Amino acid sequence: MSIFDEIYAVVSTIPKGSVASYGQVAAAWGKPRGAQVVGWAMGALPPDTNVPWARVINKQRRLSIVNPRLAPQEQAMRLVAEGREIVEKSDGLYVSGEDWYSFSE
DNA sequence: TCCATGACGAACC
DNA sequence: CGGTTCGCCATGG
Repeated sequence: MSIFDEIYAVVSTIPKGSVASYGQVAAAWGKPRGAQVVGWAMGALPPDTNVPWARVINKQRRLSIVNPRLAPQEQAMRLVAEGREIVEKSDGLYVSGEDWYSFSE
C-alpha cells in the first residue's frame, strides 16, 4: 500500500462531471499541505488507469498536465466527454464554471 | 543524511 | 496585478 493508492482512492470518489483541486484532494487524503504530492502522484499514473485523474485540476481551474505519457489534450477531451466546458486562454486550458466537488459530503 | 525536484498553494514582494 | 519565495510531503541521487 503506497501513498499512490491512497491518493488514487480519494480521486476515485470524485463523481463524473465534478472537478476538485489538488489541494482538496490532499485535504481529503489527510495532508492539507500535500497538494504537490498529489500532483506528483497524478504524474505517476499509467495511461490505462481507471482513476478519474482528469477531474483533478489546480485551484485556478487550469489543466496543468505535464505527463508525457498522455496526449497533450487528453484531460480536456475527458472533461468535455463528461459535459464540462473547456476554455482556452493565452496561458492554457481552463475549466469553465466555479463549482468544486465537496469531499466532506 | 543533505539537497533538489514536483500535474500545488498561499504569502510576499 | 504579476512574478518570486517559501512551505508542503514524499522520492531519488
